[in-house]
Amino acid sequence: MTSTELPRHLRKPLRDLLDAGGRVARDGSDVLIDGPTGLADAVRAHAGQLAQYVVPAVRADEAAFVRSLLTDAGASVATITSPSEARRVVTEICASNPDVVGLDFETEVLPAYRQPITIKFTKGGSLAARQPRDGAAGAALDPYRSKVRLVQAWAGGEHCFVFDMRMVAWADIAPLFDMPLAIFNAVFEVKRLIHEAHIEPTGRVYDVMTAVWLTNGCRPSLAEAGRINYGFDIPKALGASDWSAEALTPEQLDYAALDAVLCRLLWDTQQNEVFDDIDKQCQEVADAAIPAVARMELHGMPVDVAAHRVQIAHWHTELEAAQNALRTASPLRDLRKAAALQAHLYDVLDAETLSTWPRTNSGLLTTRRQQMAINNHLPALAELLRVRALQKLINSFGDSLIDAINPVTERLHTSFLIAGARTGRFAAREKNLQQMPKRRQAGFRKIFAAPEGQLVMALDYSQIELRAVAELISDWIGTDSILRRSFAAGLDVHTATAKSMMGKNRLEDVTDDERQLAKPCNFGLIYRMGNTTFYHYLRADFVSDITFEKACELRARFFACYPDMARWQNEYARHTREQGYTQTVAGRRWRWEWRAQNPEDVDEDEPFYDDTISGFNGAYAVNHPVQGSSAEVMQIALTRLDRALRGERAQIIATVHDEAVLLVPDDPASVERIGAIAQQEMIAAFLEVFPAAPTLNLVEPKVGPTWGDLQSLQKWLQNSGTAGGTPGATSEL
DNA sequence: CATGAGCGCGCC
DNA sequence: AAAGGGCGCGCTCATG
Ligand SMILES: Nc1ccn([C@H]2C[C@H](O)[C@@H](COP(=O)(O)OP(=O)(O)OP(=O)(O)O)O2)c(=O)n1
Ligand SMILES: [Mg+2]
Ligand SMILES: [Mg+2]
Repeated sequence: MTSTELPRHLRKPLRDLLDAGGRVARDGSDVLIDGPTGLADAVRAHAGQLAQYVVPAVRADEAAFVRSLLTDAGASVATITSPSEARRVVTEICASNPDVVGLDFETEVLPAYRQPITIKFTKGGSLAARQPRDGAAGAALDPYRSKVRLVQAWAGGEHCFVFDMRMVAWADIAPLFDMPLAIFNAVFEVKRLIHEAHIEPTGRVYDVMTAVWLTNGCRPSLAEAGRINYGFDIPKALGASDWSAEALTPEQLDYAALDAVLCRLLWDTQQNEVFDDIDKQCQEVADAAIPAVARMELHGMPVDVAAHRVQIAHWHTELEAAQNALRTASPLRDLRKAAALQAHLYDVLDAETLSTWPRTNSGLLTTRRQQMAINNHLPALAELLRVRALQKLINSFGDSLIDAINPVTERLHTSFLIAGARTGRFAAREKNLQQMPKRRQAGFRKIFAAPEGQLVMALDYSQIELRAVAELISDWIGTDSILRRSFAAGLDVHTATAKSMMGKNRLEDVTDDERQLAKPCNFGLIYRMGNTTFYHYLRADFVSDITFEKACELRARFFACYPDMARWQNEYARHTREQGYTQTVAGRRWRWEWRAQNPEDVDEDEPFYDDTISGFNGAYAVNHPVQGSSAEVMQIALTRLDRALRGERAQIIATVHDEAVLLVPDDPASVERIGAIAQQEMIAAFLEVFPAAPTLNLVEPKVGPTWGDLQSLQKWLQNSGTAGGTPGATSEL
């Protein structure tokens, strides 16, 4: 994608205007030009021509093409602008009992939030390829600052209906949402329905976007999906067009309708050509979570902006000191720059260390924290790590976090993508709430504070993937695995591993932090970490003075404790190599062909040539079913929590892979009741995936004033009984 | 100068 | 370092 050249006679005055601080914006189909009078007038002289570039529009041939696609699909566009007509056609659609209705919405920014969208140009006066989608332009995607203008629905009949929601009320078309629906990125539409129309779809909702991901291992846009599946070359210019115009153009209406048509076509292809029964089952689990996720996104995460500001100020102060220390330690080179740091390493490393120092993919010396921590006796490295850590916090969790807060709700509305990961885990974006600092920056999550009268409740599965692998091993060997027996006995395997690694005598001597550090050991070893990497991890983070021999011994001892796991790893991995894929309990597959290499690009003498070209990988083979089945547990858990808590004043506000975060009323009776329900649902979810699993200590509710300040529900109830208020609340002041 | 790959790093 | 896996995001630096 490159920037679009404007005609020469436009470029010059435009550049002058922009240099003088002027700006060009679009407001609907109008072009606004401001800046110093003379310069602005020079551009205004060409306003008509400029509009052709900056106002989204389709060319005549593209419009004709969209029309022809609709014709080929057998759908003519019928725009509905009256309530009575809307009721009539919706009744008709429902009476025809369609197998599915393709559905799509176009949204318009609410008048109160409508503002001109500034056009971005390059310094040379060309139109920038990437126009900003945040700020004013992003308002159209925000359910709190925009509303649905068009509802497009195609049930496979001769008309694709386009309802103009300025003239039609939600009540007029409500029965539509009792039909099975096929939607691309369904959470977006369902959010609108819940928030704006107070309607929740009662029929099956199919998300045709995540379905592509499930079977093709790629995640295209709707237009790309149309191209991949049917060779359609859909113009995308109108996606960002002005849906708030009084009268929409026929091209806009066609374009809008086409998306609904595409949704139904994709659904048909997926259900009838691509999916087998297992794919359908997987998709059903993921789709069931759509309403829960829609509500979760609408709720959003509350942020204590004042507390956050204090946190940032602290970081800046510390950074200042850390930078001074670094400058003292390395007066000549700025080690924050990779090249300078690498030069420094060449100076201070002995030949032996240098030759074994890990390299980046492009052959340079790595500068990653783990490697430098192992060598932090060398000059300036410890100082550098401190600077880097603070810089990271400031850059990733500083002002940018505040910028992401919604101006209407004053909360953080992260997007959660159901099965956004290959394994089926959620992905999160637009301030990824799943990566907020925790262990390394104790207390940061206190900025996520419940509003007055409410509390944060969090439920995180205990040792979830260890419990999952315990079940998979048991199924494979046909008898209770060692891990399953451990969990039935109430043991904590992370603690046990920490004890072993630290050479401690008693479990009680293992600290919380040591337990945290043992997690990567357990999961690393389960997912086929080698001796060297294991040794490096231990040295950098855990047991800094350990020898390689001792690390090898610890690793061997781990497998000696769990011989059935070693057997499962080898046998199951070999099995998936033959099978061509590895899969979760519900049947989500990771196909080796998705990472296969072209034989022509691989040297035949290369070791493990066969695996390289087939795409097989033993670590993926064992990780995918464990991580992925655990993700299915969480999908089910959210679905169940959302249903079970419907009668309560509780809101799900986030999920972090094996954790659900809620807001609940701040009174002991509610907390106790909601905690019990939530715990019960999460246990039930785990059992849906792993029916034979022990449930002792599986998940415990935690409560507190903030996400960073939680204690077990039991303790909280005791304290609230005596103190009569929220424990910890006073310490916040 | 705008763009994208590479890298590193936050979390689970 | 033939192997822990899964993400998203911010910065830098080479590329055109
Ligand atoms: N370095 C890590 C950390 C986590 N995980 C996976 C396995 C964990 O089971 C899961 C959830 O992470 P948690 O931090 O919740 O860890 P556990 O559930 O295992 O332990 P806890 O009992 O503390 O919740 O994520 C992983 O693969 N590698
Ligand atoms: Mg957990
Ligand atoms: Mg967790």
